[in-house]
Amino acid sequence: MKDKKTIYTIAKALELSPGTISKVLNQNGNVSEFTRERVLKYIKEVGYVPAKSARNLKSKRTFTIGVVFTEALNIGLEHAFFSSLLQHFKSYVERFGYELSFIVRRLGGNEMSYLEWCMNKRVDGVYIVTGNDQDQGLIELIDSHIPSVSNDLIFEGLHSVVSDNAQGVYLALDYIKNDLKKDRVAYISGPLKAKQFQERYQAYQSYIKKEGWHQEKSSVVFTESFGDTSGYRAVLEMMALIKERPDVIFVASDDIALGVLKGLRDLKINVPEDIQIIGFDDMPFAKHFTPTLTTIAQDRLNLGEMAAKILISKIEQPEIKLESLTRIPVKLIVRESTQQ
Amino acid sequence: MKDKKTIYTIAKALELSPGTISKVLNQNGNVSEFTRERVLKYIKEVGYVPAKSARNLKSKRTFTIGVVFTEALNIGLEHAFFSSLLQHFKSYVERFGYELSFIVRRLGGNEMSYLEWCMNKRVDGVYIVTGNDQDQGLIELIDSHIPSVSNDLIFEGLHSVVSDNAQGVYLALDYIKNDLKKDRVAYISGPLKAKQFQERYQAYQSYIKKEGWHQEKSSVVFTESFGDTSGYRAVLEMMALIKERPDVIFVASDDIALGVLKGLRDLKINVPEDIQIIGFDDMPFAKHFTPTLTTIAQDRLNLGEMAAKILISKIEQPEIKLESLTRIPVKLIVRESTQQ
DNA sequence: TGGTTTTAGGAAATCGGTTTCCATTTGAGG
DNA sequence: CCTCAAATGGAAACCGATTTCCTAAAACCA
Repeated sequence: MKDKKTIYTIAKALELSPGTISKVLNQNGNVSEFTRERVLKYIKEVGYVPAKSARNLKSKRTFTIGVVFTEALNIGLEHAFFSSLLQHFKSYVERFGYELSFIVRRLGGNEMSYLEWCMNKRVDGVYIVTGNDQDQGLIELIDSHIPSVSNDLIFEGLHSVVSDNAQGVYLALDYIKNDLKKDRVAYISGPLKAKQFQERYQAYQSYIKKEGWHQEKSSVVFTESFGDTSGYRAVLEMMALIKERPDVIFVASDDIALGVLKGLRDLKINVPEDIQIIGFDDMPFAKHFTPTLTTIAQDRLNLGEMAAKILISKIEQPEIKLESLTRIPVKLIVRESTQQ
Repeated sequence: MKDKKTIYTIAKALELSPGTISKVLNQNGNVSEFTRERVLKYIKEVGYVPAKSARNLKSKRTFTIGVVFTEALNIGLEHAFFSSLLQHFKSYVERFGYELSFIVRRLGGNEMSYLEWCMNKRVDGVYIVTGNDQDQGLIELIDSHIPSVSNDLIFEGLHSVVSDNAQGVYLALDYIKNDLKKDRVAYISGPLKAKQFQERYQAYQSYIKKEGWHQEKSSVVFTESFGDTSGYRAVLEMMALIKERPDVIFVASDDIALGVLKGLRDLKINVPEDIQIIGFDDMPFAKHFTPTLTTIAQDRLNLGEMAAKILISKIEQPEIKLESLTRIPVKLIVRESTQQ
């Protein structure tokens, strides 16, 4: 009844040794079916629950995965894309008995590095979903002996699972060419400091060149930042400077595309009648835009689960070597913004 | 250099006792300034980090707060409102040295109750942000000796921090009456099994009665569920059955309002020209709707932080008794959907 | 039936800190 | 110079599991 329930209490009550109780709990060791049942029954009866910290201490396994989460952008859990990855990752690892724990740098008074935190908690592995690859502490963590995986960073020595950005760009441009039958295309890119925008931009450039599509200077604009506000500014800038209005604007992320749509609305340019828009990411809200947004869908489920699978493999079978970069295919989702 | 760094290693190297090292680490006990510095310096040098599990074991404090997160709706982290609360809660408790840990019920093979999980992890407290108050396991948890707080459930014996829903409804209706100068109002409610929809609906009813506003039967419609799809259906149903088209529709949540807007668009009813719309919650995307949505804003920052503050107080000063229900004021945000 | 291999379960060390109690040293006061 | 109190730091028990090694009993096999 009262709180004093440990493996010793149980042992004493049943006239067994603590070790035996432990063996029952861990379903290993040699315990007769008879005592097994007896112990299990008694444990349930008195509502005993083992203390994880004791187990952790001795076994040096915590079944916990540390999460480095997009602190940089300071949007944390509120960013739908990352939250979604995290959710899928979480569900997957839970099936294997792992829990998630957010890495925190300034806990109470004292500041600690990612690595220190991980050593302190003795996490079994680390999942990185941050938007930022400039972080020195991150490099230290990745270089440590702790298994890690990322869903957005691409680094020497880090296992990454990322979308096939180039494929996405090709899908979009093929669609513009073959289905929309247009070739006056403009491109609004996010800041190139982010890897995914680099890859998309590169793919865009190489496609344009291959097709020999004409591009005047203002047909490509880079936003300063990631949100819809920068998209708004970017499209105003583009439309102010560009000589020949494009048929289609390809926007490197839905977040930014949101601002682009708003900008065009303010300019009284109709989508899709005057200009068609294609985004990238398929954020949950992309299907609620007005008009709903044609976009390249990232497979968030697969991204998250594959990352989880890889991390668990690294933890439990470190001897198996894996490819350090896994690409997840993307899909074109056609909606109103390209349906004239 | 090598991994074997414990309090004993440190002690030996400095010819001190483990106890002394511990005292330095915990900045309590009597240690001379001289040895303090010496220990700290050495620790930094060799990169020693204490093992949390050992500390947890002995001190029976984990500085961890368990989070019961909206498993019921199965949207988890992807739901912007809850994610946002969680984010604010998290930031607050981190300032006091606490971490968050998601309560998980089926870890690996075995299923466990909320309470068992909490006992297993020895969490210091529990934060409840779920949409579901029917959960038997939750009641068991709340009735336990573990300090808890919730941001949406209202329960005997549970400390809750929730928005002042009635105030929100009055704000909206006052605005309709005094500023929009309308009185043909319709109401679309979420399912009454959710507490917040109950409160909003009650407030609505009492206001309508007090003002003597006419309400035909179809002026109030209940959705089946929480999302935009149910809003879409609800507004089609309403417009099909209602005799006198309302001037304003007050929708009990932005999620649902999103579907309402879409429904009206499909019916070729213009917002705000033909009908004006007011939502509730101020979800992040409410300002991206077309038209942008007038709504009652819940103060998510305050909700999350107040919950955090209360929980920490319960953990650290259990002798202080607190009010079991804290209401957080809401605000009216006027946007395009009510600007004719 | 004697010898051997399993099997069941116990004893005790261990994980790495925390904390209480104690002994020694230092300092203050008279 | 002596007494008493405060400041330092050590010894050791403890938190609650896990795990290795070991013994005794049971099962197996000719």
